[in-house]
Amino acid sequence: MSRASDKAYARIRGLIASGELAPGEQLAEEALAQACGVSRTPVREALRRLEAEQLVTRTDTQRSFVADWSTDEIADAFELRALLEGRAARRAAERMDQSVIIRIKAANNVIKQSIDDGRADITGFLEGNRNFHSEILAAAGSRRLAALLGALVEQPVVQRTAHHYSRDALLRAYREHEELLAAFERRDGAWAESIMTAHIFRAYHAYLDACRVNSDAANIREAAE
Amino acid sequence: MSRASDKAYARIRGLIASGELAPGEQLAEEALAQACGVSRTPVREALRRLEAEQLVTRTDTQRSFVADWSTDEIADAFELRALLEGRAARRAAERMDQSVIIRIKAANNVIKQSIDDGRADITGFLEGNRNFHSEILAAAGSRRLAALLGALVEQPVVQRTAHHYSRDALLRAYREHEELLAAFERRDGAWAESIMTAHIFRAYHAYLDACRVNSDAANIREAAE
DNA sequence: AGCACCTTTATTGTATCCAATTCGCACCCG
DNA sequence: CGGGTGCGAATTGGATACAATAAAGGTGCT
Repeated sequence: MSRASDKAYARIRGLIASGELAPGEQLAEEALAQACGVSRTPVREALRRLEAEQLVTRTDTQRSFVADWSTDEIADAFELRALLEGRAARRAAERMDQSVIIRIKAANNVIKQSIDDGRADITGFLEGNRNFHSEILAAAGSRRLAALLGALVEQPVVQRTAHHYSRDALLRAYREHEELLAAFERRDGAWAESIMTAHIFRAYHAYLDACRVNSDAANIREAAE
Repeated sequence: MSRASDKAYARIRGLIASGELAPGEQLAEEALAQACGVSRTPVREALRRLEAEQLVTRTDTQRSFVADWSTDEIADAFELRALLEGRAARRAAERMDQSVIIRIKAANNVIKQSIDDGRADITGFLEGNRNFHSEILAAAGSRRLAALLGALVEQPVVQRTAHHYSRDALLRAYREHEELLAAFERRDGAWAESIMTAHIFRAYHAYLDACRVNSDAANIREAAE
């Protein structure tokens, strides 16, 4: 990541994910260039990449803004992710060998430990989760599918609410991963696909729950003022 | 398309589609800039877009080459397209209104005329086909889905062999489109999805047939020399 | 002759400059 | 008072210059 354009990409993406750049906010190239410590050229390249991922939108007059995801669009993204990750799981089940299963198991064990470690370690959970899913995607052996899913996972909106997930929701995710492993060990593509699809839909509803808790908390804070 | 980067994108894409830039060939920015009559800056932008569509690949040292699609990757692209266009058809069926159906019908009539017009008018067919599918995609009402499919359709390899499609294959496509319209009129999403999925798979095999004819012809020419 | 290393050349990455658009705002006219 | 109009400021697009990096080729050594 020594290239300036990668630096700009990572930084801008981080600012969006953390919420420092709020949805709807304008992204002026010059200002971002200064924030990233590079010139406008790599910033422009980074913006185009983010635009392709739909984290940034552009008006008809070429101005860039932080994308503002409606609830519909979030539902949409989850639906597509369920479809594509389901397909990935099916393909993976049909072609994976034992060594992949071992690595996936390891990733899931990391998740288990993160949940057990006293106060739930969300960061550890997210990392284990990311590994778990990307191992499966790699095992699916389709560059194309990987490219499509890349733009779909790690939506900043979702990442931000992850910290409000209940311990119960995390545990359920872990158990569903175990189910998936069972399907993988039997090399049962159809089974794996259906578990994965359900897994993503459940994640969607866990996200909705976390949003509800989040906005309730905001309302209480508001009322206290 | 007055912007130079769009011009560069269209031109390079055209060169790849027509085969003037052969798979595996290196794409030097300076040379492309001259060929397009613009500077390197817009060429770079165009290359990144083409790279996102996987029409261009880059080595680990940042050199760009015309992507060389293996038969596996082509099969892969069709499979994903079948999955996603199927989903698009389902969504479209569930939400389209009468005006959309009328436009889709019009597109299919263009296809019919192209087939009937004496010697099959492939260009007209392709244009009608493109309209037909993009109307459905628009009716599906998912920006996300549209973005994913955008990178999947109009693969140059496939376009190039389109001229070898048999009249029979074109006619079958037309009839399948009529079937789709029936499903749309009944607002039957599941039906529409299954027809569309099958339609894409059939298109895949029509492509394979066209390839076979093509390579046979090449073999005959070779033998004659 | 084969191989390693260094020099040269080609290619890409970044910064900066200028031109072309677009936006915001004050002003004017109805 | 509302809406258009024009001007200045801000912002983006494109070209060019320069720096960094990778490929290619040649030279000398073993």
